[in-house]
Amino acid sequence: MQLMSSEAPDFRLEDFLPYRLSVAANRVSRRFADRYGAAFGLSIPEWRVMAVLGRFGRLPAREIAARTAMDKVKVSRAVRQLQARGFLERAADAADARLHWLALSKAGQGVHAAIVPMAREMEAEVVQGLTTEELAVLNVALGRIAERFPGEGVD
Amino acid sequence: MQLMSSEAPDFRLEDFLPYRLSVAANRVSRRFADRYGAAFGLSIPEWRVMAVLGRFGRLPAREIAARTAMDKVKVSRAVRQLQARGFLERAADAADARLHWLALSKAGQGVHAAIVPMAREMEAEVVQGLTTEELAVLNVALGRIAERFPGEGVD
DNA sequence: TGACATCAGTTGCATTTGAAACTACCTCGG
DNA sequence: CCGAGGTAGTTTCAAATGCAACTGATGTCA
Repeated sequence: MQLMSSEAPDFRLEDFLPYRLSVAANRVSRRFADRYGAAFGLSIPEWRVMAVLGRFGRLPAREIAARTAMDKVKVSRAVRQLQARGFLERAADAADARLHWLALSKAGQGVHAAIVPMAREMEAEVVQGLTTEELAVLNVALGRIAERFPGEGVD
Repeated sequence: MQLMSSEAPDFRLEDFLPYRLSVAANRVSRRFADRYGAAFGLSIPEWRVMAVLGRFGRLPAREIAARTAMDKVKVSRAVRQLQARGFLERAADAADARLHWLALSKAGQGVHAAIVPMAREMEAEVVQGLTTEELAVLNVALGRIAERFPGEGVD
């Protein structure tokens, strides 16, 4: 005699991997967004744009989208915002009038320089309590999962 | 002579754990939402409410919120929707007029019975390509991260 | 060429979200 | 009792999101 009509054992949401993954990721993202919002007035999309431009120098919006796992609409809006704040410079491509190269301005580079150490701190905080091996496995697992579940502009 | 003004090595977004976590989680969630949307017309919040009610029988909204990592607003809206579809029953508490106990209706139980196997399939899909040990480590890591980053209604 | 698919990027619009305000109710100290 | 403060749950409102439609430009293939 059991309450559940099903033959299957109870379904425990708290043990359900997609749920656990979602909760962990969203908590980290929330904290992350709070910190960057407070410190620099940057949203996560804006932060990602700055991050990839800091690394690659100049990219067209399409490339930013590909490298930040965001769709082009989100990139477009983040770029507009960053431009309004003077963190970005935009230059038309000589050969292809559809393309616009985006790069950090001087001011943007300054912000980028401040942003990166804070990111490393946050990462350290996430990683605390994990051994090196656990961290390695976590990274492998996340990579496999992301591969198995492709998506255009996700997040 | 280097391009980066900073002493630190390049910051690689694609290796940044909070980013990787976010991307993996969002891709899974998106697929999950698509499937449940297509199969049952359920959103993730609605799905979560059904899941915990299927397990615990009856709960007040506040408890649903606590057990699904959602805030009370999201729960309120999911409940309204599920009620409109006839999947939920709602009963006022005898002693405390603020409380309303929520439970799956007969129809809701039927849906729940269909929902759970599909969840297990999706979980299996996420887990494919991970060894048992890797899975165990992943779960530990996600638990530690979620602990280290508390949050009221997150996700 | 020139019609047509395709691409970069933006905008419009409907949906989702969440913080804060709000309603209704309960509790507890005096 | 009664009033201050707390809780359950809903509503309001502004912001974030995402799809689809759009603009303008390029590629392509007959």
